[in-house]
Amino acid sequence: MNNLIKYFNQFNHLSDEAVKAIADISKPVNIKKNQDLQSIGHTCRTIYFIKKGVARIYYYKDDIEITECFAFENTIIARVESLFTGKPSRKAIQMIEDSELIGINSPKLFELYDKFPEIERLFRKIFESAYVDTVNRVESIQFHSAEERYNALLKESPNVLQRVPLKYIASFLGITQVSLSRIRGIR
Amino acid sequence: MNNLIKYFNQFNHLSDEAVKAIADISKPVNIKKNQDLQSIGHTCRTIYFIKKGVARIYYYKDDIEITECFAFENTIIARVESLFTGKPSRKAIQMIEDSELIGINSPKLFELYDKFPEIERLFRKIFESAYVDTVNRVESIQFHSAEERYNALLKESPNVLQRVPLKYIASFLGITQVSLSRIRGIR
DNA sequence: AACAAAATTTATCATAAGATAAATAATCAA
DNA sequence: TTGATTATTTATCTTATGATAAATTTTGTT
Repeated sequence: MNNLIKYFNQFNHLSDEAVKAIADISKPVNIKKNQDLQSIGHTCRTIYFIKKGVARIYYYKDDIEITECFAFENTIIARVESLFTGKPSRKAIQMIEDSELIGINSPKLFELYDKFPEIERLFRKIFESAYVDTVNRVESIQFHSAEERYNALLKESPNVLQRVPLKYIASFLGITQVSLSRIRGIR
Repeated sequence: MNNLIKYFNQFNHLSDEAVKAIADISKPVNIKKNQDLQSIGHTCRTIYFIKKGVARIYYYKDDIEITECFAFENTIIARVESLFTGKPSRKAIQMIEDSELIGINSPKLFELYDKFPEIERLFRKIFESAYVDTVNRVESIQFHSAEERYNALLKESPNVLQRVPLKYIASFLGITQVSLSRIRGIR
């Protein structure tokens, strides 16, 4: 739980009791490379913290698989459009490497919000931050070329190429694998 | 304040004291058509509820003005990437029509969170919902054609064409005004 | 109403990315 | 290690959208 607490403290310091309460509704999850952590059609009831490994969220658009995002060590991942609405998700979470995670039961977490306003505040801040990232992502997709987005991704996650197949990177960037290959070929 | 309270109640019911506390840090704002409500370079310290009128958030990319989003009556609008980070915003909010708003002082609002967990919860839910909308927007921009996005906008906001100039709609859709005109011309 | 300014459309040409197919390279499993 | 599978690149042709310019329509102001 150590890194998880460190992660939490970046957003909001928690009392020992609050940490204990979260620990009580959390459990370790280990997943093999290329396995789905959560599947399409399933309602998100777990927020995962990645201790080790790389995750991606993906879905299908017209039978084509699209990668929505990646998540690396020491961050959390969840399909928020299901987590916050309670609706089944059209998306899945897959681990790209053998991974170790901590799963936090979200219905129980949301119950803790009543007793621990500091926990509610923590997750408010975590998701506000993720919201800001997503607002910035809209701008990036809409007004930067595929090549600019590729270079920005490399800058932001220099090891993404070592850890993530190009076909996933391509759809994350909003282009086909062939186009990505072309962009990469230029230099 | 009536419609504002109705809006709040969609997310979280507030006690009378909480409503009063918010009222105490709110004030009416009237803005003429085409005037900026908040300007570029200014840190967002107000969350606005739109009683009457249409707002848009815009910014410049390479000297070209880009509309990030629109907001209509009975919703709130704020430049969240500044509101949540405290950094000056590269974006502005402009009212497209003569408008009446309620401005809620956000530093004071955030102070209320300590005394009124119900207010913190309210805004947590409001922004969680906005976050989900933005996640869906990413998908829409990335994997639907400009024409699909135009039709989706018309479906979602049927009166947008009556109230918003096409040049703003074009950059919101991520295309030039000329391209939008071409798309519209097809039918 | 009449003019000026702004918004929208139309036209032409250029370009980034898509679709498809095929070649090559890398990875995995027996 | 070898063959099979999967990932990546290369090539060709097509298409949606961009850039620019000009025409037309709408809006705003005196």
